Amino acid sequence: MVVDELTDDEVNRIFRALADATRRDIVRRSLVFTLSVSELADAYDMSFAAVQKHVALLEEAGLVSKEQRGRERIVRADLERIRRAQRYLDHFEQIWRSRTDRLDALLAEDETTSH
Amino acid sequence: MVVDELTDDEVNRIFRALADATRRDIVRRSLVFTLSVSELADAYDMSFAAVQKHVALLEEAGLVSKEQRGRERIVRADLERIRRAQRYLDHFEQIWRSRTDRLDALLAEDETTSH
DNA sequence: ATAAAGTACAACCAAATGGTTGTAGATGAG
DNA sequence: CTCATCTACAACCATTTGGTTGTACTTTAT
Repeated sequence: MVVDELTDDEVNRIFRALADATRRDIVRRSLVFTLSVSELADAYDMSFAAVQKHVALLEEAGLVSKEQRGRERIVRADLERIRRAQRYLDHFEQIWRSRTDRLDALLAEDETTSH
Repeated sequence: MVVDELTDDEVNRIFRALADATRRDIVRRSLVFTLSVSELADAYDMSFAAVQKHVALLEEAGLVSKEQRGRERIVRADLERIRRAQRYLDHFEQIWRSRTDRLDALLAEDETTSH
């Protein structure tokens, strides 16, 4: 059984990490290519340290992991974490459905009680 | 035809807005109930103005809209916007798939060329 | 053995966040 | 009309964010 519960804090970090275009691009690139932090950094018009910080944020959110290979750190995106975020959003859909279901039940009840 | 394109800035705002537990709770509540800003504010241990700001952020993200009713503003969650965010995340899945598809194609090519 | 490459990390800064209080404008109730 | 309610908005403050530069450590290359 897979425990599919994310704490509020984890959800915060995931969405926070996704709320930046550079970080989303880093995720995309590392989904497709095998890239080190400095190779990633080359793609953006900002300092290495800035990109490093973005990767760190993604890592704290669990959207990315780093693997040492020689003197490089290879960044790997974790697609499963993205799927989790997606499934988390299902939650809202379910809440909405259960609300309308209850309304439906209420209406149905009205009908039965009214005749 | 529905143009389903979100700008980087819109995506930023949507995920930023979702990256806070209070705001996610506001979305949940306003999905289920018909609530004014002050009714929402009663649910949280913070000032009215603070909740007002959260609602404003959600509104800027398009996750919520306000409708005037007398002196109250009724907050309504927009489920469609949440679905959009979900579909946006599909994007990553597709990128990953197309990457492995390309790898598969490469491997298939290798097989045909190797015998 | 050096030098260069890749990374980590600290210190710093401007801007944005998440909260507060206070004031003022609409609107509904008595 | 007057008062209470609901909201808007500004000013303020502490913390976080997103960037910078600089220094130091590890690993590879010459």
